[in-house]
Amino acid sequence: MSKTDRRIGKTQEAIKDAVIDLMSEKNFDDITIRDISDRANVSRGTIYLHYLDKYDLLDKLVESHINELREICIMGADLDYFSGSPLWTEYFEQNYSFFSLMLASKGAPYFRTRFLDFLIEQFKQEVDVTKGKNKGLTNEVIVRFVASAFVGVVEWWFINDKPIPHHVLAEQLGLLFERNL
Amino acid sequence: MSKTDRRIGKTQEAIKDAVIDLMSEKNFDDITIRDISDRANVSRGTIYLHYLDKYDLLDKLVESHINELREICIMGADLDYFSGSPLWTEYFEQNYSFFSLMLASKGAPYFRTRFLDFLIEQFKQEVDVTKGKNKGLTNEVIVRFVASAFVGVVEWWFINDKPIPHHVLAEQLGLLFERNL
DNA sequence: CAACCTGTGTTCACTAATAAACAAATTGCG
DNA sequence: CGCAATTTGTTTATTAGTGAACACAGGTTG
Repeated sequence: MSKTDRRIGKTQEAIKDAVIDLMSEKNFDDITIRDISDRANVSRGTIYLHYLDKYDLLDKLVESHINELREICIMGADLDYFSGSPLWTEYFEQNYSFFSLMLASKGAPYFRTRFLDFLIEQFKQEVDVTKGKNKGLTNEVIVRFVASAFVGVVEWWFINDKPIPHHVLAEQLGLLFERNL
Repeated sequence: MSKTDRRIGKTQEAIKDAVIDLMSEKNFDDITIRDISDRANVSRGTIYLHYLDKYDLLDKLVESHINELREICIMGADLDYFSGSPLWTEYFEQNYSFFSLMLASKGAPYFRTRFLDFLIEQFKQEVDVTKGKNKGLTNEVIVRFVASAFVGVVEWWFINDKPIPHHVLAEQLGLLFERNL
């Protein structure tokens, strides 16, 4: 685990922040590399040191958040749903601008699918259809059911601009998971 | 006027912000170079690329703001006091954390003197004791009078946490300048 | 007293970021 | 349409930032 040069982190952070910032102003396709480099206060060439093009940049941006969520899953692997849910909702809270942009705006259906796929991948390991409340159900049905429900609730939370505190959201999600998994 | 490498601006900005940030938490003498480099997210050695030591850093920080104010004086040279004052108060507003720290806290008498000296230097050129309302007065007296008054009002504004909007402050200062210069 | 820790200031080899130039592709306007 | 302007992606030499090591100066503790 070689510690990476702090310059890399700083410029990538600046670039990603710039993209999120710009996406709240105009359509992703209308954003130029120059827009991004200007906003990030970074040389245009520097962007190409890290990304192939702006689509690769968006990909990696999404990817990095999915990976963070995956980390959270690992951290909370042996917690129950009530203890684990706040980890999620805290992360949503901390990265509000990103998720809000990706879920609450009509322009980015791409992320929704990506997010749903990730959730399905996670839940697949959790569900047991051989015993308990879900005995007899099809694994794919219950997984899809819970994952879709989760995305729906999270979307609602962002679209309505955090109508309840994240820990309350976590609590209620914990209850619903308990009931269905 | 060769445009400087943007890296220089970014790291200097980060370092200066870090110092201001830290000074609001503890005494300047208790701040270490490592504190600064950590807070600024910069290598410790990088600080020495720009500054001799932390005292030089504080000096240059103060100096840079005085120079900005000097620029503002030049810009507003042919404006009357009512048009020129907002330039000042806007700058105060924009750099609130710095001036508030330097004027509103007891710990930094150094800047007050520096600021007063600068104002005296500026006003000295403006005052005319050969004619008008100040005919017969001693140049040094009227200059000192107005400069001290200005510092006092600005201190009041910061100590009391911006009790009036900056443009209202500007308006009233304009009136007082008009009356005395 | 010695051993220890912390901060300072400097050096060094290495790496990432920079600005500028470039040809090629794309866009947009008259 | 055709021409101009802009954007893209790449390359280049140069520069700033990096982290690690170092000797040295206090200060603290046992």
